[in-house]
Amino acid sequence: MTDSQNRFEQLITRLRSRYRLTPQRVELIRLIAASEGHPSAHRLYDQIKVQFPTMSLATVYKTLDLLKELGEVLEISLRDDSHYDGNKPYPHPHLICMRCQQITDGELDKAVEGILQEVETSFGFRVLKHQLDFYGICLDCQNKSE
Amino acid sequence: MTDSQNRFEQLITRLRSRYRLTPQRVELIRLIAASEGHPSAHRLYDQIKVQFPTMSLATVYKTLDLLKELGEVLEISLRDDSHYDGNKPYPHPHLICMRCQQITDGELDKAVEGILQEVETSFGFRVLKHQLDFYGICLDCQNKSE
DNA sequence: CTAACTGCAAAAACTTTGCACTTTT
DNA sequence: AAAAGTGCAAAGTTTTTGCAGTTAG
Repeated sequence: MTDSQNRFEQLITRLRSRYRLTPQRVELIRLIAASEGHPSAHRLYDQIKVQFPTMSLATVYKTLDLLKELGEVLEISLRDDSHYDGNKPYPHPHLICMRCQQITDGELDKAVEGILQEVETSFGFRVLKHQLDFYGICLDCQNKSE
Repeated sequence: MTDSQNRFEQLITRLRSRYRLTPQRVELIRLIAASEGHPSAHRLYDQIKVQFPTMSLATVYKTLDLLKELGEVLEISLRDDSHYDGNKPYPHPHLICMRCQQITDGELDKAVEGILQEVETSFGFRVLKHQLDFYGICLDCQNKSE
């Protein structure tokens, strides 16, 4: 069983007890568990419409709100819109390619831990969450432009 | 002469040659040079309206766009709106208090330098800019709630 | 004087809300 | 059957755009 299938089952299980599993909801969960990237609400909407042509953006937002409240989805607020991560629903750095727009995770646990520590000790600031975004050109796009 | 006056003079000097110094523009520059915090477009608008009741939000945005293009203002895109820093117009970390909403600068040059280095070497990602936001409770608010 | 800027109104884009209808359980 | 969810339309926000009128240099 793939990671994405595992995550899907996990999310379904966690919702089942308290919330209704409508087909639209299940499909959104499937997509966000399967997504490697970090889709926007509109992207999810477009994808769900393939199977459920009546799907509305409002429902996408409502479902994402639910998943956010449950702590199962991380919202990444960017300048123009938000993107969502259903696999790592806790703050972590993102590398955002300004050419291909792809958003990838930055695995920088040690460095992030260190900087969080420093914010707490140097400023006495109690950090509850963070958003660390690095904008630039990803390796693929660098190679393509050669 | 205070820092804020210096910055004001600096901005005025840099604009003078190529752009027109309208009273509205001068007042926005004065405010953004004087501001300790990181005002939003709407906050600047409200402040400028005290002296220039006809000021429009459109003009605020146009002037901020100009200053951004010139590299004299840093835009900090948050979930609900953008805030602007006219004193340190280059990327740097921000501590955002979730109680009093104040945004302060995080002086973390060493740590930021290190993490940028790691993004470049570990992922081959060429960083062009970044936005590092830490959300939590500032020292003042922690003390108040005791 | 004229190129640049202002300010109004309209529009664009994202997100939220209200409510009647439908569906899950 | 009842509670919960969907989907439409309307509205709320922030930001952008177009254009006629005004003004700095």
